[in-house]
Amino acid sequence: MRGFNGFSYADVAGELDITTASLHYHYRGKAELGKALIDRYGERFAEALDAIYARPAGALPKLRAYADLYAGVMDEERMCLCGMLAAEYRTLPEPMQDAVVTFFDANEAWLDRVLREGRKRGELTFSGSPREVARALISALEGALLTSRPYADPDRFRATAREMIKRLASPAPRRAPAAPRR
Amino acid sequence: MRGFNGFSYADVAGELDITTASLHYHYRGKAELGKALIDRYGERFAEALDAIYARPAGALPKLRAYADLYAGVMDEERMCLCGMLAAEYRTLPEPMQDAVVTFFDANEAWLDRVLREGRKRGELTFSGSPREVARALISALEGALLTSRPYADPDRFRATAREMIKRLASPAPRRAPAAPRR
DNA sequence: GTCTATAGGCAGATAGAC
DNA sequence: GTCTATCTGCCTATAGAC
Repeated sequence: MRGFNGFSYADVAGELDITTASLHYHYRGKAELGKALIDRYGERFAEALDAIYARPAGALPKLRAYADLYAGVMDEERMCLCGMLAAEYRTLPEPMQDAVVTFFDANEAWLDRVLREGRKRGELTFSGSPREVARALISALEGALLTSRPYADPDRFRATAREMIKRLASPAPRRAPAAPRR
Repeated sequence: MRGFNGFSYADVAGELDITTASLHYHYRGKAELGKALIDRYGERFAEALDAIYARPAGALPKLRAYADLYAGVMDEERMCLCGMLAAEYRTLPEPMQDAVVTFFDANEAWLDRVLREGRKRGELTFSGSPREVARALISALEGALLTSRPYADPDRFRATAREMIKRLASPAPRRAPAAPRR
């Protein structure tokens, strides 16, 4: 993927072995085509999130599975579509901007739920609001995808992601936030 | 900033109130212009890092100052130049790709040093290698810039960054990794 | 150093035949 | 639905006068 400003109608048409005129029959313009691509991406991602949530597993395995989703994206396309589009957000037509925001909001809501439930059950320990932690986690994973892009090594992303999740939602090694003893 | 594919020679020339032909006198082509922009950005960033390192402060304040650098970038341009270019890395001419990598490597090296020294002096506590943590920190901050782009609120970035640094390099609240007592 | 003029290419988009 | 042909506009880049 090359971003909205980095791909052309001809690129997509060529991939489908049709002409740009034919592509125009299906999508009025580039903005509409772009929005459709985001929506499809968002739907697939949402399905994957549902599948993870349905598993009979704890919060921490779910978070790890969430990170693995990103790793899978990286293997296939080397970057999350919406992460890339966020970079050129200001140049996007409005319908595409809205679709990008929708994607991030959905991720945040899903993580918020997992984090909230995980803390309630005592599986996770973190200070601050679940929403803040959810945003931090999304930021960290998107950022890890972004910064590992220039480096061919996929392990670079995996190592960073592992580092993140360990710190963001580590199972409580201790109980009470008692006063430090020396 | 709109990225490499999102700005034109005419944009830059217009900003300088000259013509594109004049701009060509100074920079042979768009690739050379782009590389010069990255280099200038990298130099300024490096100067800021030197200034932070020279301060008579501990590792943690230095890390906070590092995060503030990103916050400053966000206020001015809403995105780190190299973070944005990393998203469209594959479409960049080679000299620009190299310049982007140089930027990230320099950041990593600086953080690695601060983290290493901070741990040695007992100011920071983290498991794993300083290099891994450095990468995680860069990822987190770049990602926070990226994902807060669609949301006008600058506090969104600040809150996420604070959340990160608290977790990434928190001063040890306790000493020994003793067995959990119940 | 900066300009006007212009080349040459590729972009997104449309008309109309099949 | 897909095609050919074509339009218009913007892009990077160059030539050559001042």
